[in-house]
Amino acid sequence: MFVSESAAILHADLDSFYASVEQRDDPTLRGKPILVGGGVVLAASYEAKACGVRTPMNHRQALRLCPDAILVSPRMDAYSTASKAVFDVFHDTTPLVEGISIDEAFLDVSGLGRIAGPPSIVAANLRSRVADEVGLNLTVGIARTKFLAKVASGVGKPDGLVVVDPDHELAFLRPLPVERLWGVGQVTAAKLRAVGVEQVGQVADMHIDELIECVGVAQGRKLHSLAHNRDPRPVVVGKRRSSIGSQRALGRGKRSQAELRGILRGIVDRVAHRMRTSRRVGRTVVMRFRFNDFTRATRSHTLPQATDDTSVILRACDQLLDDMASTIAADGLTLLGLSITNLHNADAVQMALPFGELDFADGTALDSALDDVRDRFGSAAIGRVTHVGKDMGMSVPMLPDE
DNA sequence: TCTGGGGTCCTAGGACCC
DNA sequence: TCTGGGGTCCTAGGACCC
Repeated sequence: MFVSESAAILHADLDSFYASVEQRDDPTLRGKPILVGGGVVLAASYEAKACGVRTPMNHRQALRLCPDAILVSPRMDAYSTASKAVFDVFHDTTPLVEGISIDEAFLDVSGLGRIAGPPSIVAANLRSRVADEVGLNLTVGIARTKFLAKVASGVGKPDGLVVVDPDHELAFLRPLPVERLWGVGQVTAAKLRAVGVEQVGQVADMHIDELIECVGVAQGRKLHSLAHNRDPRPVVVGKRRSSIGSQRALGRGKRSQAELRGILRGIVDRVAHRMRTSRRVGRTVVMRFRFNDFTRATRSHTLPQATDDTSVILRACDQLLDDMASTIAADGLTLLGLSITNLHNADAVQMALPFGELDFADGTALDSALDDVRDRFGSAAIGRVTHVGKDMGMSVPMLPDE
């Protein structure tokens, strides 16, 4: 029997998520190769993957591999509804859920032993509930660490359940190709291959200095830990994203200055709207450019105040676009993107409004600023401290505790 | 084979502050 | 006048993930 005190993390992953939702909602698509996407494959059903279709492949290439494939336009609303339903089942299983993407999450079920049984039973119940209640296949990996749980679910796909026995973790890990390590993509894999390293076990056997020399400090330390199955990261609840963005591919045709402004306007509108609906404000505006030869560039500007105001963001973007004008004229633009980072909670700033905001000069310590506020307005005036930035000073929103 | 759209994290240099 | 170490923030680029 599984020791209930030992850590148990589940990695739950929906199989070919978008494609599975389409097959669920349209019985005529079941058992057939389907491709979800517009121009590029966002998701392929297992029948299509069997022909070698991968994401992100363009449609022409995918259809060459899989001539019978059915093309389906994405229905993002349906996917986000399905995702919510699945996450409801997760939250009903344990409060310790960390969402990673629309179709993936970690669940810490360490403490559930007495209530719900060992992790393998919890996972089996989870899978059957998602199948019954949402109509989708869920693959689950179980291990003591996040990393290993994720590797396990990868091995278990599709529609599987894989438990990594705590006594055989290294035996499970060592023969795997280095690409299974989190953060190893094409570039890093090539660097490792160049020194003759192809399996996780070989990474584990490298001296850490040798590894750092090969792939860099942060990456080297991380891979060293993972290869030895050291992954202390806990399941974190309530993470908020740290940037919000949108981008648009433009194709090869030449665009006039006015056309670009129009496209930019649409992107800014979309991003600002999403910021407002998720109650966030941001300070740093980052624009992304891609040129005809597929080289890329980014330009950013940090505003004095966090905002979700379309016109403020648009002004900053216009300036950045202007700065890029000669490069765009020379190299041709194929993608325009925007993301806003340095995000803060908009509610906290809004809470400040009824009483106004106080700005403190550089170098004022938080404690003395709070003392100042107490002196002037009484201790009930202090609601929440929102933004503390060294160069900005800080703003202390005030709202009486109710 | 001409490559979408949404993100995260790391690196490295320069400005600036104490 | 020259020198320094430690730290944060901003900017640009790059690798990686789903």
